[in-house]
Amino acid sequence: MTSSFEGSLAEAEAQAIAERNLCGLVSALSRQIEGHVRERAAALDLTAPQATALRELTGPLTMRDLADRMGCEPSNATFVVDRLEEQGIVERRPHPTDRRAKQLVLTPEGVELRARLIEKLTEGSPMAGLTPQEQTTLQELLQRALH
Amino acid sequence: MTSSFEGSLAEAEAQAIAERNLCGLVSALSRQIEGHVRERAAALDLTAPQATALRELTGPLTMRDLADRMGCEPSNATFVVDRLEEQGIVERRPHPTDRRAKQLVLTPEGVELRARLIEKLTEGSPMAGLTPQEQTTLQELLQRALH
DNA sequence: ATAGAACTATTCAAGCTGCAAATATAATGA
DNA sequence: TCATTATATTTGCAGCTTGAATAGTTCTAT
Repeated sequence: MTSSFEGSLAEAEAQAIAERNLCGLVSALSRQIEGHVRERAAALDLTAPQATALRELTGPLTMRDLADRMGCEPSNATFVVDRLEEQGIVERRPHPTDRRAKQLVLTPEGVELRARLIEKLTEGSPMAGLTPQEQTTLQELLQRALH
Repeated sequence: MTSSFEGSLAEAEAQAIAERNLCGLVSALSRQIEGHVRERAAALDLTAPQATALRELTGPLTMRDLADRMGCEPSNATFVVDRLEEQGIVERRPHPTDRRAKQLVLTPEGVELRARLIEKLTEGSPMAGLTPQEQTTLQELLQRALH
């Protein structure tokens, strides 16, 4: 015999398992995406975080802007930009109106490297298995799940 | 005037942006999930990876099994289990049939801590904003996107 | 039986990440 | 104005992660 307490407990447990499956899938897919970036970036002698930063460097950005786009802490952006700057890919300039901030600008080498990176990242996407319709659905669901 | 080189570059850029939206959403959601785990685990003096490992330690596992479940390299599992063992949460025992392998077993403290962890992780899930129907759809899409 | 291939776990080096503290600058309000 | 508060960046620290190298063990095909 099953009490209503046990019934709802089993229900909650099943719900928890479903939840974990879903979170686990998101994490697994995220790892797969990062693996894809890592692989493509390695061909250009970049690490995955460096490639992510370079990808986001469309126009002049502050460190904070870059951190926001990368989804990481500003201190982390400092670390990654240090490496990119050592490689002559990006330059830290004083911000024209805010003396606290830096303005990140790609060097000519950086512009050229970024073009090659975008090309590499575009070919053979991790989402290739989904139709455009499915991609749209997935995008909507993910956006709703995000806060 | 626009050269064909610049034209295809802009095309690749547009394609990359669409891709990034989807991949970026997956990554952002994954970070949100990890943040949720980190927050709940901190209340039990555990880091997020330690909590993930403890969550997966249902029955006796080998290091390899745990690494697979955590979605990380075995060397990483070694690192995390070292910490859990130092805290008296898990024990490494010789595997009964394979002398290469270790058998991970929770201590009584580990069993108790794991129960509290599961409880904390279950309440207030990151996926709360989605209906069960939507969760099912999302799960199917994620599984299709994985490999 | 045994040599070679494959597997398990570990160590190490290098790099990534978040958090807290410190510094410098900007914005706000009495 | 001037004190307070908020923001931008950096530094130090502790912990995480991967990939290569290593040692011991098991498997497999002779």
